[in-house]
Amino acid sequence: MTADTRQVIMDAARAMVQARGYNGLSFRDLAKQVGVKSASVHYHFPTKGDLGAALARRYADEAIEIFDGFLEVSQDVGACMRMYTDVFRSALSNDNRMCLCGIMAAEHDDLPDEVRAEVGRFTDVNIRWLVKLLSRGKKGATGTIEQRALAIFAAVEGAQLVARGRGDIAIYDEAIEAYRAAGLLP
Amino acid sequence: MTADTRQVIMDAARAMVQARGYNGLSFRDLAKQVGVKSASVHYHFPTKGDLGAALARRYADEAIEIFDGFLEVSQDVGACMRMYTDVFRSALSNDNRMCLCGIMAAEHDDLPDEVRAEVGRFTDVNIRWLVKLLSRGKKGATGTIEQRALAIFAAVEGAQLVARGRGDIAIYDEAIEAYRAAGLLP
DNA sequence: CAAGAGCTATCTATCGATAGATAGACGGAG
DNA sequence: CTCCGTCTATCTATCGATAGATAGCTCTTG
Repeated sequence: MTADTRQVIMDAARAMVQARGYNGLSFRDLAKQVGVKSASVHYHFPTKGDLGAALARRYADEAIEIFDGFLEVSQDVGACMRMYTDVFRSALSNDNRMCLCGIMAAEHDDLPDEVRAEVGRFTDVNIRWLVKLLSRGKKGATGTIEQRALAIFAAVEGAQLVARGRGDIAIYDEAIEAYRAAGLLP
Repeated sequence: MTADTRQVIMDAARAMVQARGYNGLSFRDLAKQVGVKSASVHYHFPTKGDLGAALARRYADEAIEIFDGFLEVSQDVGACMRMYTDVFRSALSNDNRMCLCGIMAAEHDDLPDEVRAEVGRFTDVNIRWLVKLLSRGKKGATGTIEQRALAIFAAVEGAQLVARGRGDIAIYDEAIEAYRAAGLLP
C-alpha cells in the first residue's frame, strides 16, 4: 500500500494482540488483514519478538502522551482519574479487548526478553504518571504515594481482566465505582 | 503409572496452564511430563476443551472448599481476608504462576465455550464467598457488599497480574497492603 | 472352572493445518 | 544500475486429533 506499511502492520498487530494476546498473533493472519504476504511482515519485523517489542514500546510511548494530556486539560485530580480509567474502559468497549501490556503480562513466560522489558516499562509509565497525579496538592511521603499508585494501576488492570473474562463491561464500571467508594481512587 | 492417570494429567496440566496459559498447554508436553503418550491424554480428555473445562471446574470446586475452610478456622474478617489473599500470593511464589482462571480470562477469545463457562463460575465462587465474609457483622445493603466483593476480587487478580508481569512478588505484597490502607480490604 | 466376549488404558504411526522463518526472483523508483 | 519493498515458494517444527493394534482385566455363560 502507499501508506507506510510498517505503521499499518503495527496498527493491525496491536488490535490483534489486544484481542488474542501475543501468542495469538500470527504472521499469516496479520499479513492477510493488512493485505500483504507474511514474508513482507518479516521484512519490516524480522522476528516476532521484534514486532512484539515495537508494539509494546509504541504503546507505552503513546500512553505517556495521552496521560500527560489529561494533566494539561484539567487541574482536578478526580477528573483526571476518570479520564485515566476511561482509557482502560475503551479497550473493553472495543470488542472486549484488553490493555496490550496487561494481556502480555499474563503471557509473561512466553515473551522474548525484549518484549518483557517493554511490558515492564509500561507499568513504570503508569505508576510514574499516577504518582504525578496523586502528588498534586498533597505532600505525603513519596513512598506511600508510589505504593498507592501501584495499587491503583493493579486494581484497574484487574477490573479490566475480570470484566473481559465475563465479557461484561458493566463489571468494569462496578469495580471502578467501588474503588472510588472505598477511597482507593481519588 | 499405577496412580490414577487422569488425576496425574490434571495436576500437571493445571501447573502448566498456570504458568503458560491455555494456549501454551500442549498435549505433547503434557504427556511427556506425565510419562505417557499424547494419545493417552486424548483418551482421558477427548479434546483440549474437555481438559480445560475439567481443569477450571475442579479449580473452582477446590476454591470453594479452601475458602470455606477459612471461615471455619477464624471468626475474624481481617484474618480470613489475609488467608484469602495469601492463596493468590502462593501462585506467584510457585514459579511466578497465576490464578488458573485469571490467565484464562486474558485468553477469553481463544477459549471453547465450555471452558469460558467454568472460568466465569470461578469469578462467581469468589464473589459469593467474599460477600459471605463481608456480611459478617455488617448489615449493609447486599447490593453494595456485592459490588465491594467484586472490586476486591478484581483488585487481587490485578495485583497478581502486574506482579507476574514484573516477575516480582513484592509488587503483589505492596498492592495488597495499599488496598488495605485505602480501606478496600477489611 | 474355563473359554470367549467385551472393556480399559495404553501404544505406534500418522493426518492436515498452522506456526515462524528464509531464500531468491521480480519490479518500480531514484 | 542499484536498492527497496514485495512477492512466490518452501522449510522445519509443532499443533490437536485420529486410526488401529495390543495387553490385561472383568464379566458372562455353558
